[in-house]
Amino acid sequence: MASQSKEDYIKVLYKLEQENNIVSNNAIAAYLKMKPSSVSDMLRKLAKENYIDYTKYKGSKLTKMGVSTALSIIRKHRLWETFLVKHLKFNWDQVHIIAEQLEHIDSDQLIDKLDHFLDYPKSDPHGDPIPGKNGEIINLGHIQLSNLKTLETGHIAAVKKGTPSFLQYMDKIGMQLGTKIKVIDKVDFDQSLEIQLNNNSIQISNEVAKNILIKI
Amino acid sequence: MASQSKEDYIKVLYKLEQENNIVSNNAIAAYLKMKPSSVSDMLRKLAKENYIDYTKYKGSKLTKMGVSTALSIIRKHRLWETFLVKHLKFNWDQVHIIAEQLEHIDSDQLIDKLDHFLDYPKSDPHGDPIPGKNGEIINLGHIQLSNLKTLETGHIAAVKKGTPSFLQYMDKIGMQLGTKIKVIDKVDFDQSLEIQLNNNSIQISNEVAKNILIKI
DNA sequence: CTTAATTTTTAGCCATGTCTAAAAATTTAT
DNA sequence: ATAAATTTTTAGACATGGCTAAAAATTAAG
Repeated sequence: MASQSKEDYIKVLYKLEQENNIVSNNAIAAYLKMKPSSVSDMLRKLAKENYIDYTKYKGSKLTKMGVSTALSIIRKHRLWETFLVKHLKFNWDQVHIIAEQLEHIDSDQLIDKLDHFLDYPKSDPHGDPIPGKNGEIINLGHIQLSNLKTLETGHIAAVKKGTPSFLQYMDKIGMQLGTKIKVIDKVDFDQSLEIQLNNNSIQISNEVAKNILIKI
Repeated sequence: MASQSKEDYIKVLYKLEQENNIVSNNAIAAYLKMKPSSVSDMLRKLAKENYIDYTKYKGSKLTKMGVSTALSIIRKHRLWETFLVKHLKFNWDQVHIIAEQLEHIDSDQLIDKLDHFLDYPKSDPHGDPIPGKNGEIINLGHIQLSNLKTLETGHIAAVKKGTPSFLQYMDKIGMQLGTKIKVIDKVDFDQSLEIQLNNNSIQISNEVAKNILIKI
């Protein structure tokens, strides 16, 4: 088992690889709020333990083993978030920090039983898919709300970056997972949208629309 | 918040104080499987942070703050054990190790909500009392089975030292929390007992009888 | 294509929490 | 009451995972 600290790096590596096949030390440092020198040190260790392929001055990329480690951490994180919201009645904007601690608990049996208890959920409270035991990850076919055409409808399926403040904003304007949305108009000038939800018509910025994922 | 390591020391201090008002470094070292020198170092730190009163060469004792820290860790440990057995369907001999990890998760809100979810349990799967939010601990009036008189009856209420192997032994002979027991005979020679449970009569050693706590 | 800016690495320091080996204090036994 | 045994402390080492400051490599700009 990798240390808590190493698990944090592996998780960030996975996240940043989604956007940028090869990940720079600087990006990791910024994300983890650490100094690049610390990142440099740690990457050398992760490379030695075969979690990443690392070329000095070039960047790093998770190995097969690194990816499967990352997926197992993400699986734990999302299962715990599901437990916290569904059973302990946390709001969806409160669970991330707690799940960041719980995800490091080391017991396969615990996760198996938690998964069973939760009845094998496929996605977490923010709509993100929960990787399976063997790392299988289901593509849920989500598209950004900003990509819907005028008059198209869909349902809110997930949130791209579920920061507490964004989730609180969603609560305020009445957006939940599952809420039906229709695009009434798209404003050319700033790409903001007029949408219909819960029988109201509201305006949202393009910024917001890009962060909401829709299932048609 | 104290580090994980410090929390482990505080927990052991609390445990050993039950038997021995003032706790020797050696006892701690033996319990934690560490060297006395390491214990010595750590106790100096705990004393500086006011968790213990520590007199060199004499031993240590938790301060008020130390006791309340210990009780909060024990509370978390026992609530998690309850969750693991009641909801995740772990057997009672499997939960200790996992709870030792979970007890270090730091979130008061999490514990409040877990407590609520579990419906405010008063004791854990081994019959040990669960300290309240403010450290109140209920005396459940348990006595050792070995102290029952011949022909007295009672119900199994708790296990004194719930090691996995002892709990497995109890499972094997059909002892659970709540099981009714009648003392049929006490053998003078070795203080072993003949007891009736589940309509069988069986023999148990004094060693075993001392480890089972009864509610009359 | 050479200089400037940026990124990455190295070198050396620090805190935490463990260890071994040896010294010091305390307790037990004769 | 002294010697022997035991317990505790100290001193110094090491691994982990951070940091700062400065050097080296890479990338961007003129």
